[in-house]
Amino acid sequence: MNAKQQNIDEVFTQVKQILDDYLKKKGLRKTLERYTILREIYAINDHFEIDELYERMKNKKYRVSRATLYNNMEVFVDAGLVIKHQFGTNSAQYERAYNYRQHDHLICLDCNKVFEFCDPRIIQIQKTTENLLGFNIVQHSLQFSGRCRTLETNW
Amino acid sequence: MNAKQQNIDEVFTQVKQILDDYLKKKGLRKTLERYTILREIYAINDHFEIDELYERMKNKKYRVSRATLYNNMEVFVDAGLVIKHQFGTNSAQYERAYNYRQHDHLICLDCNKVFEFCDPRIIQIQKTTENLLGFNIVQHSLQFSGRCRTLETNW
DNA sequence: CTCTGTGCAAACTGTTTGCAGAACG
DNA sequence: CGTTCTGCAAACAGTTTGCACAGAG
Repeated sequence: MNAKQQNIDEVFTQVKQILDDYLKKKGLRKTLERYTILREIYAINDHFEIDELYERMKNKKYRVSRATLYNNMEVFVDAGLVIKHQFGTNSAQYERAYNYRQHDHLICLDCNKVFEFCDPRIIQIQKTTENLLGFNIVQHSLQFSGRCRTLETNW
Repeated sequence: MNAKQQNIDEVFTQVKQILDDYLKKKGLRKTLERYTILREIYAINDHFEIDELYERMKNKKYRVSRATLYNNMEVFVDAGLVIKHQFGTNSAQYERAYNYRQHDHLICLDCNKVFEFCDPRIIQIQKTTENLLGFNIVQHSLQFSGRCRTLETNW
């Protein structure tokens, strides 16, 4: 087992623990599917759509239905283990949330590419808002859209 | 004519000018529909979905098809006159962009209500990102999701 | 006159739902 | 054992597309 695989396993152990606690607290069942799906998600290093996850799992001969994926994404999001994004496209994009680089997104209106960036000041805004409005904030989602410099002459 | 109506007309004159410039620059045509739709949008003081806009216009006996609405929303967004949001729901939400209060959104995971807040620091983050990544940023979208204090005991 | 924009309806695509059987507690 | 979770397929909802005609340039 190489170092990378070991790290994945370590993270997954922690993530599994969080899921267990969450399921217990909510009175939900520990099903094999939930763990299998979560493990698969934590092996993906990027944003993904439900259909990509479905194909990935189908290729590995896991028998999971789309409905189950949709169901459980909701569970994972609520447990704080997965972040759900709605970029410009029609399908939702997900990414793992635990022990993952904090970052936000920058989408090019011309080429639709998604870039990532990180600015710690967003956390300060979050804290201020929490206090100001008496909200318990679980997640933030910041997107900038614009044009990367390649096609600039058009505009 | 009251003061409120006068203000709507004033704003619309400016907005119309921006659209005209944009259409000219892009070689698009000035159609009656584009102006009618834009005027209707600028009479709405809130977020709205395509279908709401469609119903509003139908009630006023304007004959507009959904396809035309979808087509032109894209034009307006690109012209910077309308902002498109994708909150948790499946349908996109729009709001007018010109001469409108700068604000962002806070969505409650329990009751799905959308609150607004404003923090000027977001603009600083935007500028930094623009410089850092060499991007020409047209629009930002910041959302916090969490729980308003009512149902706090559940979690 | 040409060609973009429009209305309409059908097609498409992502997501949700209903149901019968599997399996967690 | 009772009840939740799953897989499957059908239903649904928002959006896009194809086509014939209207109308801007």
